Amino acid sequence: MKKSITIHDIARLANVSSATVSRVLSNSSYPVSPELRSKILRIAKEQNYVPNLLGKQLKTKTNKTIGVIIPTITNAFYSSIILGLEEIARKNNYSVFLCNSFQNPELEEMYIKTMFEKQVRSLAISSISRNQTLLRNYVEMGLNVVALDQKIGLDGVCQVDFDYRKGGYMAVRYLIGQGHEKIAFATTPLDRPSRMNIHEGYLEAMREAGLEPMVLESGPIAYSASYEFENGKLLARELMERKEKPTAIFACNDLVAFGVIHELQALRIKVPEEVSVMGFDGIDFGQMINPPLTTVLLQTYEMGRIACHMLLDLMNPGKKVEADIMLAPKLLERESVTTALQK
Amino acid sequence: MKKSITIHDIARLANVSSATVSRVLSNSSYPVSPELRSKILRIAKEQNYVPNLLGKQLKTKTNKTIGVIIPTITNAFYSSIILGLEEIARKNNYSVFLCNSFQNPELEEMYIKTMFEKQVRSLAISSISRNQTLLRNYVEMGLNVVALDQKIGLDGVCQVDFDYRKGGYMAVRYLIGQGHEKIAFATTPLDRPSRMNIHEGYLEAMREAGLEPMVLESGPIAYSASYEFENGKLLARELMERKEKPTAIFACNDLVAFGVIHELQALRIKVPEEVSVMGFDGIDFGQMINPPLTTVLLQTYEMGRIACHMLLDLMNPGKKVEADIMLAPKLLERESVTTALQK
DNA sequence: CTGTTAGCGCGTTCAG
DNA sequence: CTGAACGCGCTAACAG
Repeated sequence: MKKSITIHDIARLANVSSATVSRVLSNSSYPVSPELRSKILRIAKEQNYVPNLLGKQLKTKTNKTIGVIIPTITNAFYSSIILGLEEIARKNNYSVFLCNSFQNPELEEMYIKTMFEKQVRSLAISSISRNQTLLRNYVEMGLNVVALDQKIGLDGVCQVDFDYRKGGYMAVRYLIGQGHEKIAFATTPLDRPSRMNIHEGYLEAMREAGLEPMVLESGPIAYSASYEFENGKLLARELMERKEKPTAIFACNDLVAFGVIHELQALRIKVPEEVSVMGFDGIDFGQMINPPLTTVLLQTYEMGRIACHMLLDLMNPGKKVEADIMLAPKLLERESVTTALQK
Repeated sequence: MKKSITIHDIARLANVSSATVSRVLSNSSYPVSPELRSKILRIAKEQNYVPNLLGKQLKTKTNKTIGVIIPTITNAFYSSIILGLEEIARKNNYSVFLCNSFQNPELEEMYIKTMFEKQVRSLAISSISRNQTLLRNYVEMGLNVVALDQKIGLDGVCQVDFDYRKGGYMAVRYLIGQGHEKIAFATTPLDRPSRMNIHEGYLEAMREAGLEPMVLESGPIAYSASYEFENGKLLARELMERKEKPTAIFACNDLVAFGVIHELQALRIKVPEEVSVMGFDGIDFGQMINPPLTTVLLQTYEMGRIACHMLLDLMNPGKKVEADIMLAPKLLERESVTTALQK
């Protein structure tokens, strides 16, 4: 690494001590005469001075970066959260240190470790690991944590979550309102809290209406980019092969819904005229397919903003922080759902 | 920030000097007796020692993080590049410091500055700024730069690029091979090198075949998530209102193609039976729409890997680095293009 | 093999 | 208002 000029170089050039330079260049409240101040600023500019934040951080023990760990940025759900988080971070002069865990607990652990070593003391995480003790250790050592899109039952760990149960409930109520009775829930494995809660909401709404639940859960598949989509296709095919066919299919997320629609169309079944399809998440692509996807919108960007604010508050010892925020989903009416055919 | 234990604490507990502790804990090749070594390791573990990389970096003047600046991770094109880059970085014990510039030159500049202050000395960037002097300054101060998906005419700056001209040429050749003659090129503003090169390839193929070019360029619009999609719709409508209608529309990227298809279907024009549509980029979503999008595939993940390798080589003074790599595009045949109707 | 010393670049006492 | 001196956590050079 090329050597760059330091406050000492500037001090020498300005015939002052490095302390004075430090006071000027770091905007200290400490009084410095206007002449010296402007002289130092001029020389710093001339010399293209770039402060070394490592030295500063080492001294002040403050690190203005926020760590983020998510499964993968290729998922629009997560990348949108990050954009929101980054916006707030930037406005507060914080940087974002982003890591993709690829659903791999070991990678996740490795990244947390690296962050901590780099003195990052705040982390927003959508964890895949079930190992709470690991995170607990770091929290005890001073790590501020906000859990994204999940509950982590740890003291001092905040969380921003979506009300998945309510979202599932809303979706089914809407379908019922459109006259549907044979409403299937097509889902990838019910092993994550989010999907389990949507499932509960589905069951509740069905039970309330006195309807028979129709749940189809896919088996686990190796993780890949088009995993959800492929599963949606399989689920749709299987559902349409039943003797009791659904008139509406509620998918556990938009990607699965895309797969469902794709398969239905391949089977020459019209969406929504013959079968309505409802998604979940509200990613941008939903509006680009044909028909545009009716879905439940999760305000991910907002979640990112909130998570960042929480983290900022957490680092501010005086402030009280809301420890647990639940975001309400919204129904996004587009064109993949229509009223049920009257038999 | 809570104070954490340092090598001095461990040195005290083990009755040795901090130098010895450093030698053990940082895996120095320096010889240390096995007894002391194990004793130190044991105490470090007991005390939950976490090294402070800031101190280390300050001393060794090495920073194992790679900066990345791209317009936005919500664009699958970029997020895929990043995944590839991160893979290689991780395998070499480097971290990735990711920033979204949102097509905003000031943000971009701010991020470069921050990175440099944090002593990051390698940067992969898909720049939006036309201000070369800025980047040149940093390069002179020791920043290693790899340009992503664009040419930057600066000494010492490497680049990985796609052969857009060839991609455009291939796409049109393919359409011509399917019997199309009225082939439109629908594009967002021709202000970026990538689009300009696709455009050139288009023109070249048309000229070669003795066909009349039919280029429609959209006006600039404020940046938003669905900017490309909306433009695709507008472009398609405008093209289909002409007296001389195209039988195939070649879009400058997949998102625009989605908009084109969407609008055509809204106009009750069958794709591909009446009008074929060809995309560019090969993002995953292309397979999820109906009909699946025929497009030109850009191997973004690979680009990320290559960029990271370049950066790594750049930091290795001994190594010769390939300064300019051009990745060849591939035609991805799906179902949105078919043979032209014979009149 | 081990310890002592001297910084890396910066901010912060404490005297003047 | 200014400067000398010290230390943040770590490693490298040198001495033993």
